[in-house]
Amino acid sequence: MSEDKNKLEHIRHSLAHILASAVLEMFPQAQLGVGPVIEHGFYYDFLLPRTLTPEDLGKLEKRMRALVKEKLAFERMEMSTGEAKKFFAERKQPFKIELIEDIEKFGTTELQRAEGVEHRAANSKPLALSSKPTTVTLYKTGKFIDLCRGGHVENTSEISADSFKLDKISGAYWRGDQKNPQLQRIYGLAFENSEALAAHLRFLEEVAKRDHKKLGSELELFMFHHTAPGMPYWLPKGVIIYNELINFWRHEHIKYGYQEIVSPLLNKKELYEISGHFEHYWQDMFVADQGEGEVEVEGELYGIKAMNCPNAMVVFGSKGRSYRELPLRLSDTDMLHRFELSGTLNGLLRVREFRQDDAHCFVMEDQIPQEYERILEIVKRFYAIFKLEYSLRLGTRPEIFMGDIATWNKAEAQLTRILKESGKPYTIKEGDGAFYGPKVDILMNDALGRQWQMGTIQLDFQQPRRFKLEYTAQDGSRKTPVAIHRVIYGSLERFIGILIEHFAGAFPVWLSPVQVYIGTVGEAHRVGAQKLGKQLAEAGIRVEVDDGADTVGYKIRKAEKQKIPYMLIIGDKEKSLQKLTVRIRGQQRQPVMTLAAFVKRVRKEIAEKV
RNA sequence: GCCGAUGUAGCUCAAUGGCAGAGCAACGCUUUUGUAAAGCGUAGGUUGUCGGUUCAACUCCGACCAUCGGCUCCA
Repeated sequence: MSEDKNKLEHIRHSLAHILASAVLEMFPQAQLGVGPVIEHGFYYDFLLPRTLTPEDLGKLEKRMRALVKEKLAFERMEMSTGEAKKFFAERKQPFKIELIEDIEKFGTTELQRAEGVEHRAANSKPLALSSKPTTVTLYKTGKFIDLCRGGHVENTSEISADSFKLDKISGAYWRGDQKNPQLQRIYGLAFENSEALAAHLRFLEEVAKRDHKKLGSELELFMFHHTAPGMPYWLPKGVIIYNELINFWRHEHIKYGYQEIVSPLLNKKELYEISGHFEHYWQDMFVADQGEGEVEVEGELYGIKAMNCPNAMVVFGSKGRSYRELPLRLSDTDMLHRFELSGTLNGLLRVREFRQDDAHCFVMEDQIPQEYERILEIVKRFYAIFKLEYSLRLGTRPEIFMGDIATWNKAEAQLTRILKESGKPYTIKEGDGAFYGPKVDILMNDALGRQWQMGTIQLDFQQPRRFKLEYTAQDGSRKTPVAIHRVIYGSLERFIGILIEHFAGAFPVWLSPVQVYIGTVGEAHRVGAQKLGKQLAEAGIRVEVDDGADTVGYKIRKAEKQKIPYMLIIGDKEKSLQKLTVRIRGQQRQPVMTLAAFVKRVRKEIAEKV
């Protein structure tokens, strides 16, 4: 870690202490949780006698500035764990006592991370320590003393009083567990100086301009209605992008030997009982409701599909299969519905209705590595087209799973080997696999830097067995295939959301809903503009002709705001020269070229997807 | 689902208990314009929904719905 970064972390960590100190002054009975450093600042969790208001934040911020200006030293203290527990018991800080007990037992208070591997809280194991710690450190700033491992500035004089800002309040469960009490979390932004803080605030303003929800409505790509929360309406321009992505996907997957199927959106619960989803997923599915209370159609319970795999299994099992057919790759893009919690919905990034660019590859066991390689090759090709950065993450056996541990271990070992051999860096998230098998996820960030799971490649030994799928092997024996579930985009909805933010709405030509805008100068140019529009449309280019009475400046403004890649203004000059003046998005220079040259250029860009 | 914030015309926002307004967009008329906003006019509202308080509610209170930021979850 560099000196500067270290210093910044110390500033942020120190400010968390100052915040806690200010909160304790305001609420002497406040119980303190934890207050770590985060990407652009810090937070601290509190159990308070009443709900904080935005006004409280202002007051706390003011008090923090005053404390910082008092030039308080951070004094290190050491106590035995017993003394420390007594100390915090006297001060009625049960959360701190819990942390000390963790230190005694595990040597750490951290639940999320151990040895570079992410753990789910419930899954984390005590560290095997040769010697358990018997003392803990505390830090004193002014009157405030907190349990802390350290990493502060020496004195608050090292912090500039205008380099931080209390940002927002939210709820957070103690130790990240829904069963625990919910604390109030105060987030703060903090930097070395006021300029860096101002720069970050400007950055956030820029980020807000890329927000796919804002651009989606400005560019008329999609919308929502309160009667369908989490279920997007795709508008004509958005459908163009949607279809371009699917067309490209179809075209590529035919080349890779995939066959597309379409299957029912509604199946009896029996199907999900076989697949295991009834037991593991039914509460997250929408079910068909006919009549009161019970959800049934003619006495049968139906579920709207939340995943395609059970029906892919049905198709595989619909006839006798031979080893010669394997790998058998069945793809589909049917609409899926998942009952996501209302508080988690977020524009296109988290919806209740979506399509996955799904496929299920049925393979023999020894074909797994090569099929995985083939899929990773598709991933690489797709993400390169969009110039998107992604990372891979292995998800291992969850707490609740199907099948036997030996099969799981074998599958996880296989995936680990494939990932290592791929050469692409990856992380591991323990317990994050699907209930039927381990998985490799493709992760990407949105404009705010939040990480989202996009594609996923999941290994499944369970469902083929449960559906009693088999193929005839070369030796005439019956064998169960292995299924690989995989999506490349992930969901089209989420992918388009990320794409909008990635391109800030300025899509490459092949995805642009309108590729060429034609605007007339005057009345005399209408016929020519219409003719030109027709010629471009016939060349397979999406074109919009605007021959209205508005000024040229206004027409250009309209097209610019729609982020259309090419603009052609047609006037006397173009008429007499028989050439086009081409205004290119994001460029100053306006080259003059013949219609043929322009068409060639645009068609090349569409074909090459640049 | 939990915590918090927000919800006024298609969009961006005014109006703090006393007649709901502006700019842009839309529509009409005039203008036919040379590379990011021509002029004038018209229309547009049960202020998210339902209930309560009040002589009077966009404004105060309650419930619900939706959206946003977190938490938990997750493609």
